[in-house]
Amino acid sequence: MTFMNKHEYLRFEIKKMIEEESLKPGDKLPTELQFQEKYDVSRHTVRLALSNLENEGVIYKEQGLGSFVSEKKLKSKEIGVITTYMSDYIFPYIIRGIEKELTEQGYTMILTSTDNNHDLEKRALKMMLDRDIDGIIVEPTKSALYNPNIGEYLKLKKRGIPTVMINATYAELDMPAVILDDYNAGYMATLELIENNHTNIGGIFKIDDMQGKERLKGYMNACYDNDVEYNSKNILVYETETLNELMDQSVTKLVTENNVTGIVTYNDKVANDLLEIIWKNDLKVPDDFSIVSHDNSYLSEMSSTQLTSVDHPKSDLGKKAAELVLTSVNNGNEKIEDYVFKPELVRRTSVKKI
Amino acid sequence: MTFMNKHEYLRFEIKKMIEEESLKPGDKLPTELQFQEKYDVSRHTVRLALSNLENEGVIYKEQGLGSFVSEKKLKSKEIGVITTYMSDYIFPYIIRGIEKELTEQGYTMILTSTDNNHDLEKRALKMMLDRDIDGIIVEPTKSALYNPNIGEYLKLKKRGIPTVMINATYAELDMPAVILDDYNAGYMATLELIENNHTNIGGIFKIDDMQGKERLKGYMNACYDNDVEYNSKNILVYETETLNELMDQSVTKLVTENNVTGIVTYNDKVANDLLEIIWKNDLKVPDDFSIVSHDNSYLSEMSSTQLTSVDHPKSDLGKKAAELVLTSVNNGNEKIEDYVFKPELVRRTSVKKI
DNA sequence: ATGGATTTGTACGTATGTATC
DNA sequence: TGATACATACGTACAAATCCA
Repeated sequence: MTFMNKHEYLRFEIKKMIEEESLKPGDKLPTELQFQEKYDVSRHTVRLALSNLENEGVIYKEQGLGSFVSEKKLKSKEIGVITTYMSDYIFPYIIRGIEKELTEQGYTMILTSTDNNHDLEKRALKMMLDRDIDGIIVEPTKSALYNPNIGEYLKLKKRGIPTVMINATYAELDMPAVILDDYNAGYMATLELIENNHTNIGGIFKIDDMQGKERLKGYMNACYDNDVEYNSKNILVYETETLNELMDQSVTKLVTENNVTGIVTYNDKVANDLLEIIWKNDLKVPDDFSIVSHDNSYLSEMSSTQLTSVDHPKSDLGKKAAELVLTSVNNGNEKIEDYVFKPELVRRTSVKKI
Repeated sequence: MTFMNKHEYLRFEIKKMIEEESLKPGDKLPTELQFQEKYDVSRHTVRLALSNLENEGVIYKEQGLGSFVSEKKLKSKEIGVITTYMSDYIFPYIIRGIEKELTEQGYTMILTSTDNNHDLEKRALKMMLDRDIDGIIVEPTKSALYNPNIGEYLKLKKRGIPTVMINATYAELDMPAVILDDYNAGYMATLELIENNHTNIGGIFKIDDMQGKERLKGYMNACYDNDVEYNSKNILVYETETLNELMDQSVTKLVTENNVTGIVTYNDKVANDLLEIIWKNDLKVPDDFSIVSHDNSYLSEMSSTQLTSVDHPKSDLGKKAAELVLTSVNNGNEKIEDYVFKPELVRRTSVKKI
């Protein structure tokens, strides 16, 4: 333990004793002199360690009596939740999954969202750091891009606040995550078209988050593994801010000029936009185009063409994330392991065998 | 000042300087050496005084730079939000409206929902009372029924916590509310059918919340005012738990046996269920039935028959509720006035003139 | 009720390490 | 690189609170 100061080491040792319950609330700690002798440090050092523990609320001291372990301070018991969106699409279900689990375990949820905007993400993270939250669940904003808020995330880590990412992680941060296996989701979606004899397959993917990048990677590998050529002209990518213009221009072109018969979309929202454009050009699904989408949201059942879509665990994902955070909170901020949901394809009527 | 320790005296002096604003947030304090010389104490004493101030949060220190007066961090305040549902229908939009306004004004949102269940509502209210929330926005659970949690609501009132109800209020409680004028919404919906020459008009209403009761009242008065007979056989009512069985049985009967040509529904969800049943009986909208619904949710545009529906302010309602709570919080918990949104009809293709 | 032992609190001195500019 | 400022850590002495014989 050479990397630790003497007083930090001592503080660490004492905390360990308390956590391992060889010292229980109300118990008297060894005297300063005893610590001095046992750890071969000066009284000053012992006092510094104890004083820090007192400030943390772990112990209290009484002159003439000694130092004692504090009663377990009631935790404020709040978990922060930061998502990109709150009211749209599958997000309400994810949030509800989180909230239900938190409430059942007696925690409260502080919820805020970032609109997938880095400035708002910074504000959200600062807000969470200002409060003394016990844990946090974050859906990264634009997870595939460089994140200017790394500093705030590192502060969370430094403070030892149990953190779980959902849907994606930042490559440059080593944070536990609860995610869907998006690579295999994209692979599976593409394979569905290939197995229905489609050989000219387009794709529309979002590429400022990891989900989109992974799904795209799955798409590419599925093509490669099955000797389906992929033409870069048929792959359209967009970012949060450029979806609309992509839809207006490139997608119409993809539908009318290229010779694709199947299209894999990033999610059901894009798939529905795609449907509109296909219909506007007097074409039909699945007669003229087969579509496989992602997320299996309510949108996949809404339109007259019901979308074949790779399922997203939604509220189960939220529940799992909440479980992991709470386990860590309850067990002395122990390390959290990643959890990966396996993708499953839900077949509907948007794919035709050719 | 003989009654004070040296370090306490020094701490007192520094605090006084900050309170008198000769030292402002962000300002650099004199160095330890300067304090030592000015107050003729040892460095240890200076450090003790500063260390205590740091623990109080009054100052912070940076190695190599100096000590500084902290920014006044008023811990961001929290507003509790209790809704019946969280992930479905128009609720995400209401919640998002609330959250956006709260965040913009630097507040945090504690969110929980009741599933329209009194026990969960009690738990939610207790949770909010346990925390020291600064204000609360509540959507009443089963607002038309007697509420067993009146006690908790009265505690909120007694503590002077600014409270705003949304969507409905409890008759037995005098609480400010932000609502839609549901009576006129129901009236307006019914009038739309009457003006399209429908004379045999059915209705499906939820009656365990005030919205439903008011909309039903509007329906009745619209009929009365326009000399349209209303036949109690054509009015179907349900509660949270009985919707499904109502749909299975009575609604099929309403559609197939009675001679109604138009139907007013409590909301778009029921309207969509109704559409399913109509189609299952090989009937069509608006050819065989005209429907006017409430809430103008995404559901009213989703199905092939686009629903004429009375608009619900959704996120605007949430925003308004948040504004009112925050105004009260910021102005010493001053009394909050009700706010009533006027209903507006959004015409689509589910009504036919006969 | 008192004095001595124990334990923490206050206060001083000194030296060296480390971060910042 | 040196100067400055806080951090760590050793030492000593005495004060104040508590407990118990």
